[in-house]
Amino acid sequence: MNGRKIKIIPEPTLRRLPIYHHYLVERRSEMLKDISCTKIADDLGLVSVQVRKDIEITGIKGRPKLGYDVDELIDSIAKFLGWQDNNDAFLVGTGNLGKALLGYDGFNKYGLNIVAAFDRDKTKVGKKVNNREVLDLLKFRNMVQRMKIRIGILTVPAQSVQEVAELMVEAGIMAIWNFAPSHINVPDNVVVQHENLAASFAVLSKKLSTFDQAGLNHD
Amino acid sequence: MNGRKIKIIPEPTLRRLPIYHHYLVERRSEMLKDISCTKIADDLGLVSVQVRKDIEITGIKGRPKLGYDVDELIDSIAKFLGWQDNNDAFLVGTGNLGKALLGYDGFNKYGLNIVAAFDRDKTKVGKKVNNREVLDLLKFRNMVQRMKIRIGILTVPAQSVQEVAELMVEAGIMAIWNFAPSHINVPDNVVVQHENLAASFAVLSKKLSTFDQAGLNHD
DNA sequence: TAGATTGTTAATCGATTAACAATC
DNA sequence: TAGATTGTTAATCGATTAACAATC
Repeated sequence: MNGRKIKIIPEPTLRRLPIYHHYLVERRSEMLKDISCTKIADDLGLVSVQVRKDIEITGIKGRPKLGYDVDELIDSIAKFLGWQDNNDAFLVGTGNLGKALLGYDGFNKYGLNIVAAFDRDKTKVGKKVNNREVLDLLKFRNMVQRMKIRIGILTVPAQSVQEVAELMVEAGIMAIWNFAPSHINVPDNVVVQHENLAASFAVLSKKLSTFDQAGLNHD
Repeated sequence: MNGRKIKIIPEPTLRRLPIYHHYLVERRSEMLKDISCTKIADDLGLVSVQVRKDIEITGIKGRPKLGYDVDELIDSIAKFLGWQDNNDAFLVGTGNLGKALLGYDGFNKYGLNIVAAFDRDKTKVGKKVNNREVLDLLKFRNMVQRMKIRIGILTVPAQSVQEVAELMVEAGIMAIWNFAPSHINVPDNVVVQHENLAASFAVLSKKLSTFDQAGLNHD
C-alpha cells in the first residue's frame, strides 16, 4: 500500500531470472512468440509454479492459455534487473582472473560495463588488456569520484583483499564484487557479492562422493 | 542407525565450509591453537549457532569453554569435503575463462587438479597454457577412460555447451562444472554444478538499486 | 567453582510446492 | 465451449535462529 516500501526479492529468484532471460533470448532467435511457464520449467529442469512466481515478481502479466509474450518477458526481466541502466564498474587486480573478466564481452548484455582496470604492480600498469589500459591503483580514488563509479570488482590476491576493499569504500564504491577467497569487512551500507569458486567446487565434489556412496553412478 | 543411509548435506552449509577453512588457515598462521564458534562467527559476519551446526556436520568434537582445536578443525573440514583425495579433472574450452582457471594455482589446495585442457579449435591445440599443453578435443574420450577422469570443467562458448556436455557424459565424466551461461541436459546420475556469473551480478546490482530506493547509501 | 562454550531440541522464518479459482 | 494456463492463497519443507541443558 505504501509506495516507498521496499520489496525484498528472494535471492534464489534473483539468481534464476538471468537463466530465464538467457533461455528466452535463445527461444526468440527461433522465432518463438509466446511461451508458458510449463515449457520454461520443463526445459530448464524446474517446476512451473516456481517459474511463474519468479516471473510474476518482475511485474509482467501473462494470458491464461497463451502464456507470456516472449519479447515482453525478456524486456520485463532485463528491466527488473536494471540491465538497461548501464552499470559502470572498475576492476582492481589484473592477474589471471582479472584478465579473464576483462576479456569476457558477454557482461555488457547484463548491463555491466567494466570501464577501467587498475593494478598496484608497476610492471602491469600501462599494459593493455582487451583494449583497456591498466591504470595505476593510485589513480583509483580520484577516477571513481570523477566518473561517479559505484561498482568495484575485486580480483586481487587474498592477502591484499581487505586493504583494497577499504580503498574502494573510502573512494565511494557502493557495491563490491569480490572474487578473492577471503571475507571482507565493509560498512553495512556497502553491498558485497562474494564469488567463491572453492565453495562451488566443494558442492560439486561432495555431491559426487555422496553419489558414489549411494552407488548411484556405477551404471 | 543404518550405516548405508546417505545424509544429505544442506548446500548452504557446503558453501560455508570452505570459507571457514580459509579463515582457519589464516588464523593458524598467526599461531592460534584453539578457536570458538563465537569468534569465527563474529569475524565472518555470521551467528555462532550456524557455525556450530555447520562444523558439527564434519564430525568433529569441541570442548565446552575452550572451543575447537584449530589444526583438528582444519583437517576435519578438509577431510569431510574430500580435499585429500585428489580430484583430477579435464577442462574443455581454452578461451579467456578457461585460461584463467588453468592459471589459478589455488585450486589444488581444494583437492582439485586440472590435469589437462582440451579445445576443438586447431589453432589453439598444441599451445601451452600455464605449462599444460592444449590437446585436441578428439582425444578427450580416450584419455578420460585411460586416466579414469570423473570431473569435467566446461568453459566453451554458449552455443557448444550442450554438445560438449554430451561428449563428456558419453566419455564417462560423472560431474560437470559448467561455466557457460546455458542450462545443460544430462542424465540424472551426472552431477552438474552451474557457475553463473550473470546470476551473481544480477544479485549484486539488484541489491544496489534496492539500497538506492531505500536511500540507505546516500550518507 | 563460575561461566563460557558446546551440543541438541524446539520455534521461527522463508522458500518451495500444492491446490484451486479465474480467465482467455 | 473445453481446457490449458495464469494468478493467488494455503500447506509443506528445509534452513536458520532461539532456548537451554550438559560440560570442561
